[in-house]
Order: sequence, then structure tokens, then C-alpha cells
Amino acid sequence: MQEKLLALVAGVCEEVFPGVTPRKEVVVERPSDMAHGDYATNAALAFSGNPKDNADKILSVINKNLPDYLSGVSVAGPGFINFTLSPKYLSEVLTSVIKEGPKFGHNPAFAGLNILTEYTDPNPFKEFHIGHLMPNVIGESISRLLECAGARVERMSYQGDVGLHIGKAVWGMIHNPQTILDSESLAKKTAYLGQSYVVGSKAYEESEENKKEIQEINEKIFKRSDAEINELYDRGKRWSLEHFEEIYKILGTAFDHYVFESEVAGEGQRLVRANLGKVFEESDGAVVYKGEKNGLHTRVFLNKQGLPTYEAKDLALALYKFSLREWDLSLTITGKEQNDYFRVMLSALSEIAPEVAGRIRHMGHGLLRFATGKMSSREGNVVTGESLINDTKELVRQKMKESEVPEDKREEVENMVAVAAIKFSILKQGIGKDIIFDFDQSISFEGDSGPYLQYTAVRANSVLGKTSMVPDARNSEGESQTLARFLAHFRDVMERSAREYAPQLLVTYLLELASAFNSFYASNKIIGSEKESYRLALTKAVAITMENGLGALGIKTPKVM
RNA sequence: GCCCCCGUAGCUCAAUGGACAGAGCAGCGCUCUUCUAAGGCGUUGAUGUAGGUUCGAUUCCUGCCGGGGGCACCA
Repeated sequence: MQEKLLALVAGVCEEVFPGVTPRKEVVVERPSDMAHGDYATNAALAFSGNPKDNADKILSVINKNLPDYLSGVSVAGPGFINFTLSPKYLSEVLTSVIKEGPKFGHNPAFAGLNILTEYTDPNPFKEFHIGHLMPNVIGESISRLLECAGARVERMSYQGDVGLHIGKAVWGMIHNPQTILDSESLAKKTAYLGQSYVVGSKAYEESEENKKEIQEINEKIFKRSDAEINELYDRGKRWSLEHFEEIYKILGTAFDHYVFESEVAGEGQRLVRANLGKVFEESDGAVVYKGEKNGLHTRVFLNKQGLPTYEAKDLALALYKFSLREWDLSLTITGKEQNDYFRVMLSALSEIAPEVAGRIRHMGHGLLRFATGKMSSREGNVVTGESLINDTKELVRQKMKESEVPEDKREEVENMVAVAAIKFSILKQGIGKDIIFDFDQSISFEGDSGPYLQYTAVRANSVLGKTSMVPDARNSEGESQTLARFLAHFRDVMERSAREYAPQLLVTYLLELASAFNSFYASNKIIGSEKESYRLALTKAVAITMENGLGALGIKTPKVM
């Protein structure tokens, strides 16, 4: 629709101002307030001259031949030209929403592109704490938005399975042995790993002797030279990965690719050495990249021992990604504390493989912090992702005591609602912004919240289940067009959210839609009214749109709640 | 010291250079003889500060104040 109107406006401008170039680009967009219309153009302001006069001229030309998808064109404010969609067109939109069903909202913004997203990088042997929830929730939503925009998306998780933290955890396992059977719960296994890491970290700080032992263990892990240590390492890694998988399942993420640091370390080392003297240089015994030439800073790629650092591994990871496929775009989502780091790494990469570097984009998400005190896996006072989900589920359970949900479905619904509450609190704001986490404030079921959106869809579906009348969008005379107008904007919102990698735009839209529907619901009887078939069409379209929108956020819609 | 990001109602957040800056929470007052009150209706309340660019600035530029992050062998 936006394109259609833009074409119309462009044609009219050519007629009114033949051969004149506007001072600025003429655009058609959604006005901030829907009361002004469904779309607006700045055409009258963009051309020089009195905006009101310009607008009048444009208006008279459009009105001479008003397309049937518009019911009105008007001038307002400083000279905006507002377009209002006609009831006839809105009825057609409703009909097509119902026809398209789960496909409604799909758009061509990224049509045909192959995109790789990398977004949850937890470390085996460490707990999956709530900080890991951020990239997962954001990454999953962006992946889905891109899929709705026509892209083929594959998801990757990159995990640190080598490094000092592992040595510490294995040292802890050796000095604090516990017999845990394979059949025991993953919760118990990962709690033990978490403890072992705490034990090892403390020991590392306590004495030089321990420090040395841990470094030795680390070297043995790296070389896989000690059978007993290999056994502990392999078991711990397996437990961690199984545990992560369990969490991904609850969150609704499925990765296509898993890459471990140990798999790219060797190639990273080789890559840096091969470009020594060209891209990298030696400095103080290490191999570094001087980023100052590009306004950045210097970073170490190979340490004094000649071992690859994170930066070298990331170079190899980037090339590995493109050996899988010629991605049109490779998106990496990490904490924003890595923003500067990524600039340097990509700068180095652009000297080695510019065609690859040019297609990589890094996005830094905000940090999840606590109002009181810090969280540290070294201290062992982390809030794990699992415990947050469980605490939230407990609240949902309280709330559901009175609900109609059948016993055997409760667990499933509790999960969906709890996950919705958590995901919403992350996605409602801009990606780069920190979240000061406070359980009572961040996890909400009322007002603007994930469960509020789910509730709206459930309520709409509940109405639909109570009648056998067939929804029919045609008979809309005398009915408010507000809801239909909201629905007509969904595709534009989905497209913009994808283009800007901005799930919060979709969140805001869904809240507005929910509010409009609930308001409609409170003041109109649907079943049994004269307008039943039309109101059912609206209700059905809302249910579809809400479910599709929530889906793009990675939130499931329960049947009942 | 250098570089990057952020300051919007009491609190937590929205807002594509435009039209009276949107919500929710908290507060106050209503609202289930209609289909899920996790709802609806009403009400109080905000762009850190000083300049600049622009017909028009929360948005762009500069200074100041305040907060966060990064800057050599961790990831």
C-alpha cells in the first residue's frame, strides 16, 4: 500500500510541479497518530513555496480521480496530506487476512536472501545464567522476523569449550568429586559443574600452586593427553550441552549449527601467521593488529605463547561460516561490551577477506544488570536462566488456579506464559539498551506484557469457538473502522521491524492492536449481534494477526489460559 | 588520557527530522444480569543543560553536567 500511494503521489507531483526537484525526498509513511489518517505524505512540505498552497494543488488533482481504496484525502498540521483507507478496501484486507492465515504479515524485505544468525554463545561448564537469555531471545526474534521477510535463515551457536574457565571447573571436579549417575537429573549435574567452577576459581586465586595445577590441566585438555582428564572434560561438556538444549527447547530455539572454539582455534592461528607482516605485526612478543590506522585500537591476535586469542578464533569462525554457504548476510549478536572489539576484528578481517567482512554485521545488545549487587559465576551467586523460568512459572501457576485449563495441559501453558513474560520484558525495548532487572517489575502479567498479548488472542479465539456462524468481512456499514485499520498496517510493521532489526516496533504495534481489540470487546457484543458475521471477521483477523506477531517475537499462543 | 553508547512522567520503557511526545506500573475514581476482569473506562504527570542547523529537533551538530562500556596477550 505504501508503494502504491507513493507512486500515486509521485505522479501527481509531476503534474503539479512539472520538472521541479523537491527540496527533500517525498515519502509516504504512517502518521504517528492514527486519527490523522492511515498514511501521510510530506509532498507539500518537500516542494518550495507555501505548503498550504502546494497541498491544495495536490489535493485537487488527487480528488479529481480518487482511487477506490481511499475514502478521503485531507490537509492538516503544517501541510501534511493524509490518506484514509476506504471501508471497501479495509473489508478486502480483512478477507485476505483470514485467507492468508499464518502467512499474513509475510513481506518481501529480504526475499530470497540466505542469512546466518549467530546468537547464543554460552560456555560449557558454566551456568546458563539470565544474561544468556538476552541474546537468545533477541536473536530468535530477529531470525523469525527475517524469515517472515522472505529470508532463508540458519541459526548458529558458538561456544567456548576451551579456556581457563574449563581448567578451573575440571580442577574443581577432581578436588570435589561426586558420583553422579547418568540417569540423574541434568539440574543436579549442572549444579555440580557450577560448584566445581566456583571451587576451581577460588583455588586459582588462593595459591600459586593451584594456579599452576589448573594451567597444567588446561594444557592437558588442549592436547587431550590425559585419559582421566579427558573423561571428566567430555562428561562435563556433554552435561552442559544437554542442559543448554533443554533450555533452548523451553525457549523455542533450534540451532542448525554448533561451532566450538576448539574447532576454529588451529585455523585462526594459521590465518594470523599467514598474514604476519601484511596485516598483523609482532609487538612485545605477541602478534597484534594495529587498529589505529582506522581510528580503532590495537588488539592481540596471538599471545606470547603463540596461542590464538578470541580475536584470531573469530577470524577463523567468520571464514568457516562462509565455507558453509555464500551468505548474503551474517549477523552476530553479542553483548554490546564487544562492540569495539568487533570493529577491530572486522577491520582485520576486511584486510584478509574483504568480501566476507563486508557481509558480516555485528549487533550489540544491552546488558542485563541487577539493581542490587552484581552477578558473578565465579562467586556462584548467579541467577540461572532455568531458575528464572521456574520462578516465573510458579507465579503463572498461582494465577492459573481459577482458570479453565485442563490438568494435563497446565504444564505446557505455564511454560508458554512464563516464557512470554520473560521474552516480552526483553523485546519491548531497543536492543542496545540495558535492562535493570528486578523480578517484580520486569516479569509482569498485567498491563503491557507478554501474557496480555497472549490473553487477547486466547480471548478472541474463545469467542470464535462459541459460534458456528461464518466470519464475513463485507458487511461493515456503521461499524468502527479502527480495528480494521490497525490490521491493515500489520504487514508494514513486520517489514519495518525486519529491515531495522527492531522487534520493539512490533511489540508496540501488538500492544496497540490488543488495546484496540479489548476496547472493542468491552463495548460490543459479538455473538448474537446484528453485525455478528462482520465482528467475527474482525475477531478472527485479530486472533490471526496476534498469533503471527507473537510468533515473530518467538512467543507461542496457547489455546486457553 | 583516547574511543563508543545512553540521559524522555515518581518507576520501567516507546516514538521513521514533522502535526496536541505514546504506553504500562505506582496513585486516585469507576466497571463483571456480554462472549476469559491476565480485561475495559476516566484522571494526575516527562524530552538533563546551554547553544547551533532547519519552515519544523526527543531525533542532526557542538559545549557542559550525569551514567554505562571499551582500550595488549580473558571471552
